[in-house]
Amino acid sequence: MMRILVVDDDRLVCASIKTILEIGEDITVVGVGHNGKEAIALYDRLQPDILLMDIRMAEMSGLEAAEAILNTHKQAKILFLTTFSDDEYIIKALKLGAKGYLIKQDFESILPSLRAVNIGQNVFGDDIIAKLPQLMDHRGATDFSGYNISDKELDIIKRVAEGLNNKEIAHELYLSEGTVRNTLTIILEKLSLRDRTQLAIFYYKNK
Amino acid sequence: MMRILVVDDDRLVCASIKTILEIGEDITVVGVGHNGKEAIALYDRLQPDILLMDIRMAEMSGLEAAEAILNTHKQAKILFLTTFSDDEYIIKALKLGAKGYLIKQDFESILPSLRAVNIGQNVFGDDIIAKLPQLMDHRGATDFSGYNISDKELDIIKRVAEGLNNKEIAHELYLSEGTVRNTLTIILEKLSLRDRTQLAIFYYKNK
DNA sequence: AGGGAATAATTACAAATGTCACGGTGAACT
DNA sequence: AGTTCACCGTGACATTTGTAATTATTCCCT
Repeated sequence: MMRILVVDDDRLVCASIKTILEIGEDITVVGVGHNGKEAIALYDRLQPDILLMDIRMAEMSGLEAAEAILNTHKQAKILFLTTFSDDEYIIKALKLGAKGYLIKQDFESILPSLRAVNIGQNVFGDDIIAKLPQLMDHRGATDFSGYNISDKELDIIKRVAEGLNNKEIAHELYLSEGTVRNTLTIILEKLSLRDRTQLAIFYYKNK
Repeated sequence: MMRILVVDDDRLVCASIKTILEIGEDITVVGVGHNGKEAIALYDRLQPDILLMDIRMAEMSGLEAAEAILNTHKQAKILFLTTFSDDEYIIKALKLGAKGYLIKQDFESILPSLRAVNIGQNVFGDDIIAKLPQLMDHRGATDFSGYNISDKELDIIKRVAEGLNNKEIAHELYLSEGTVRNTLTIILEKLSLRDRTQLAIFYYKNK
């Protein structure tokens, strides 16, 4: 028996989803919540197999709640429900470790998707798959947190990653070439790399 | 009733999959093939709801077959079966428009995944989702067509893109360091680049 | 057998790169 | 004022890198 927790702002949506879900005899909706905080509390208490949750909610968003829950329950299976596919949230949801992304209106797909998720798969709509390449491309700046990289150092890193040599970088940043070289040495030390080529590679791999 | 076409090199695998599938009363295996060519022919003739196909096959690979089929039947739902998740193929499969990627050994997940795909979802295992960001980075091997790059040159390019220096590359390829340098000069000339760092960047940007 | 053509090595040289130790700011703190 | 500290620059050095000219080797060709 699959135990599902449903969380959505809109009580009407909760009700209709509950109805749809319980068409499957192997499914029980063990709880219903209406914002992120409730989601966290209910998840802790009920330990459902799957959490079906809206992304946009007052009080606390689905993303925040998901993050909190996955912090405690690393294996949690969380499926997001949304009225439309919202680019910005999708990548975050994926990074967080969500198991999928469903469109509320698409009633038919909810049940089969849940079953697929239940046995360990991830489920995404066509629209999202189509957008994936762009989304991944669009990925934010390289993450240097944890390496203690200063702003100036970052300026240099970016230019190394553009293929500039030290003279060009010095000129662009109004520094002497020597300073650029020294700073680069510091950067390589901080990132445990050997040369500018490895730095450029690091830059493109970490995003 | 879902009509499935199964294509796999290994007859034993075909048989066991067929058995598993027909546990679901709403599923029929309408045909079985053993290589890419058969897949194309059978698909044309049977017009199944879903094509479940191995990626690696003698004669003609699953990828080639999928490409051909999707050319004619743009809406075709194709699911790849594989014994392990093979990075190189995954991105190609995604680009092609495959609906998912299943692990053969994971019997349980096959049936629910099929149903999810049938109603229009895409299904992927956890391992693949985890790798997605890198895969997108990595999408396809860098395209050097039009630049007239030889195999040996490509070997060197790949290693430059891994951050190796000339000595290391020479050692890995059983060449002298001088030869590596000379070849690198040729490569840079061909690609109109200035140094190895720009080459590494080029490598990661063009894919 | 002799004449390319392709591939690998060697050599030499100039330029870029990475590393270090050191000196000179100037701002901030007490 | 004195001190610390972060920042920029310089000079010197070893290494790596990129380029070019030249030679050796092999294979192919007719």
